[in-house]
Amino acid sequence: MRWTQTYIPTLRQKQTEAELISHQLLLRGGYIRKLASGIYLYLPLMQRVIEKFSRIVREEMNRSGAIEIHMSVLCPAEIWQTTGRYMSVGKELMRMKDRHEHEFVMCGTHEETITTLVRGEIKSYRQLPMNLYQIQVKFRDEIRPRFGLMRGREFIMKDAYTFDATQESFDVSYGKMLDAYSRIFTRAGLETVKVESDTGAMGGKAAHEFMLLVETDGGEEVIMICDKCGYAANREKATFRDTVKIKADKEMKPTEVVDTPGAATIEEVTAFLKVQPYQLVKTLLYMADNKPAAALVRGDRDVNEIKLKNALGAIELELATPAQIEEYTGAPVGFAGPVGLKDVPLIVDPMVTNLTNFIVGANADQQHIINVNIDRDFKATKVIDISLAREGDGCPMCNSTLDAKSGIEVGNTFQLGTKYSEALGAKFLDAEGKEHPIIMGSYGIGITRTPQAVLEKYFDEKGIIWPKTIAPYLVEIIPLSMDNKAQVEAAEKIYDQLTEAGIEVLMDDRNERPGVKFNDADLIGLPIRITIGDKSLKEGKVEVKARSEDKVEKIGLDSVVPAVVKLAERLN
RNA sequence: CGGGGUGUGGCGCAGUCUGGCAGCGCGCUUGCUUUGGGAGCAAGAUGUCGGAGGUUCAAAUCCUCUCACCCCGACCA
Repeated sequence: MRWTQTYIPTLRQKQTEAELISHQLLLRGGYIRKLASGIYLYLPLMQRVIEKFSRIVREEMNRSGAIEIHMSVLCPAEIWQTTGRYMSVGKELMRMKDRHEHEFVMCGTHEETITTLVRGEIKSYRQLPMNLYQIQVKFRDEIRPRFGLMRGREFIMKDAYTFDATQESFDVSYGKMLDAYSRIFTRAGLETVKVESDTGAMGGKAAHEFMLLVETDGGEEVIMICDKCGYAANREKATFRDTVKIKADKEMKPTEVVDTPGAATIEEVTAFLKVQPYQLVKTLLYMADNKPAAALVRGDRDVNEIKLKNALGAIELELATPAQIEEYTGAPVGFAGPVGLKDVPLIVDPMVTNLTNFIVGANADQQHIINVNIDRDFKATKVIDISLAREGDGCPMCNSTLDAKSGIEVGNTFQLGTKYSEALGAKFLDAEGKEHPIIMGSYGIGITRTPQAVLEKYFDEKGIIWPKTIAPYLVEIIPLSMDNKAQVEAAEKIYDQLTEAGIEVLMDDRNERPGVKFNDADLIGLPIRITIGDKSLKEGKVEVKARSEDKVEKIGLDSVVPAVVKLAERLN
């Protein structure tokens, strides 16, 4: 391809709308343009990157036995109402009506659609297992789109769905997808970590995410990782081993209400009463689906709201407002406690149950209660892990400690169980003629977000450095002067040779100064650059250079193809 | 939805407080020169100052309403 024949609108200046380096590079490199908040247009270079990555995904999905189909973007709302997600997904589900006033949703994921597709056709265990996938546009009306393609509202996703008759069969299908995912990300030049994750609105039994660990600001999630045993989990999901040594008193002391003037926060109370944070129990009031609930964690810990939400079975969860706190506890913020709190369920973290004679808010202004003991002074509605893991906590699987790392999610896998098949009646007959719901799994890969995630890793101060597998072209040819006949002829010749050898080439045939071409070449980041200028051409040579290296090799005009092939082999 | 901010030529911005010719840099067009890391000179073109309404002799500037976008939070791949 020739630069003047395609459309690569590079920008010199930084774009204020982009915070992340990867987003900035895509805009400046002429890969994408924004149409509206969270909605992007893919320009020719981006289109090629998407095509490259999609091809890798297709090849590996096909290799694992999955079959490609294509489903609709729209789906009758009725099906989403049947599975309950019409309610549970909330406002991010884009809803609309057609001219007949029939309600539709724009799919952000296709469990409902595919289960509907399959339920009529799959009747026998003999037709299973099956794995269907598509690469398609998704729409999620995110509250706050940001980071370019990383959190757009419209994006492209590969989504696969497995159907199995038995749990054993499902485990095999799930394992195949995990393997395919590892191969896909490796081929795209990414080292990913597989972590345990929360299932969220997707439902089902268990889930994993494939995370790219990054050092830039691009991380959107925190991953807890154990170096020793390999335990890795999204922070939302992570469990941990408590390493604080608690001295338990032998006897329960009588409770006592004490005045704590001006001491509402943990810091203020511990300073005032001269105690350690872990001798306190925090009582946080939440509103779960508009009903109050109290979360009790040890004073030195924070609440993991995802764990709490799951413990409560709630769809919406948010901290109570100061007014609501006064309404339910009778005291201002900072003095809530479990003792005497009426009509509010108490969700208690197990770490609280190990404490004796601890301190809680008194549900009265400027007062706390000391020497409180669970079961004697209040009863837990439910004891369940609701603490947020943090760096330095003990690994739940071994005796080491957890590290916190920043990551970008590029893929996910969900063990759906029979949630969708039961709701929509996708059932099969086993060998004995008994009817069962199909066991399902669902597997996503962000087709547009992954290449941007790649850029959080592959760049330098001048621009992008694509891994060769997803670069829009492998080679960029730069004739330094378009007015120089010898240079142009040499460039055309090399262009033809490379093209004939099946190598993808972009030739910068613009009538621009060398500096402009070099800078744009560095910005758009093709792996190999061939410079054609008088200096080398006098010796019958051109200059071949990898974007990722400083070294320049002078190559004879007729040896360019093998030199490029050889260089490409060495590159990432 | 809550908090903060921004809308001025294709891009980046100044001008707004204190109303008085709509500007700067880059880019763009033409010509000449130049050509190994974002050229020089000369001549040009380009704006409903986000939109609507109001105040005023006069509004980018003041007032009211409204729309879009960005950042922080909640949500989320």
